[in-house]
Amino acid sequence: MKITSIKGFSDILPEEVGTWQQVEAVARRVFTAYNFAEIRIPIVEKTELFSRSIGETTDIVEKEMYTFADRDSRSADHAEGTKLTLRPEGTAGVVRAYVEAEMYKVEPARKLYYMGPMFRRERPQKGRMRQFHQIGAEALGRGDPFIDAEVLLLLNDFFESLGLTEPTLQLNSLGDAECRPQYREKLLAFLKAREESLCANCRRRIDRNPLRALDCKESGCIEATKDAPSILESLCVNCRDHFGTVQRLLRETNVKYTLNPRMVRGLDYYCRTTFEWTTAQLGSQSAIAAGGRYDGLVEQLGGPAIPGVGFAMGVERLTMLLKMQESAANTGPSLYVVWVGEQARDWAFPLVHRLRKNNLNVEMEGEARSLKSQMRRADKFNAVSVLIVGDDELAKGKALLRDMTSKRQEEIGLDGIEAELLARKIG
RNA sequence: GUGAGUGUAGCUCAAUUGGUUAGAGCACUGGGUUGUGGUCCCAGGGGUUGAGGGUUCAAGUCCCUUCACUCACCCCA
Repeated sequence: MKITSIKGFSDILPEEVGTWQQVEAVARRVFTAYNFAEIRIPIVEKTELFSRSIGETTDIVEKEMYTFADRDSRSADHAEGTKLTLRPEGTAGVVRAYVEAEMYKVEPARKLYYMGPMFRRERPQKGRMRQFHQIGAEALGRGDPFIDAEVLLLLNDFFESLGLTEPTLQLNSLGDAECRPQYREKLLAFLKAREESLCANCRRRIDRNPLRALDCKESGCIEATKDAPSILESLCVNCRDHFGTVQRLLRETNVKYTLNPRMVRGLDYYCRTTFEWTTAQLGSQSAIAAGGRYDGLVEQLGGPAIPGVGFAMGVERLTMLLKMQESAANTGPSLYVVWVGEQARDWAFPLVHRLRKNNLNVEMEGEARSLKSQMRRADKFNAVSVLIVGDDELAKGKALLRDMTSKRQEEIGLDGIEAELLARKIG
């Protein structure tokens, strides 16, 4: 019985790793330009961190977390200890680290980014894995609308740098502690008046999180909430000013967006500006980046009252988009050394080693193959050039160097061949 | 968690109402007058038909069970 990987956990095979590295490299470059610094945090945290920050009634906390009991180190009988969870998202951990290291004491304003695996126990489908990867950023310590716009511009630059022009930005404001409760009451009253036409799911959570009903895809709920009060019309003065500035900055920098007052984020900690980049090309898992402002979160996790705004991107979804528009130009070895006869083989092996030590991508066969066979393989592996060495060449003191694209081939002296090959900067 | 669909060679797929030794293309390996790639020609290797059970003279094909994968709902990055 062969052992397989577990459901929803997949290998990223060498053929696709190039795309991943491209995404990561562009992300690092753009983050650095915006003065974000990388932070690396644990993959496992205490369960309480997530239940407190993400929200007890969210699907993530209610049924999607990988949670287990650690062993109690103080007792010898392996009694159950602290409950731990594989992180389902990155923001909670970053904020925890920010508070734990007391970063705010030196300077509250910190811009951080992270990348790595996250875990949610959902039914896998296209663009949705149980282990998936996010690249995210958090700007802590700033409540001004300019940082909201900065984060949105960063994302916009990132997509442009990757050559992704199709994804579109949806924008909303959820209000703050002053105006959201009022809106909530207004919406709740509206929903209660037509509760019987809502789906079971929405009725269940109408008191805990009435905003979700706006987001529901059930036709009954869509119909019932058609004339529901809009959050954007219920914002308090401060929130309206804040959101107005964010939009002005986007217009002035030519970032296209559409307002979506029904967009509700899945995590409880969001307030004010929220946003989501979606694509039509990935089926039903269409969000490739999403985030927003979370002004109460730092305090909620035991820190001082410090605002924050951030986002996360789904790397699997990004790489899927890239692969759809790319004709992968995979480059093979710079030099493929073809040998005929054992003498030539033993001469070539140390040469290959010395070239590799000089960072040249070089390949050669170990087993005897015909010249034709080796040439076929050099072609298959996409070698840029081929060095042919046989007993004849050894006797003459000259090898053949063939350029695989121009098909030109020339003799090259064996004396000082290593320096000669390196000087030519093959590949 | 719910629903639908699909499992035959590394990949994409064939195989008559159940009927000989399960085929093809691509890929792979070798060869095409002694040592030159992509095109072409020839040959070869590769399968417990996802797994287990049942019906039958006979199962890739019918029935049951099970597993895996896929997509959608849900949820979300």
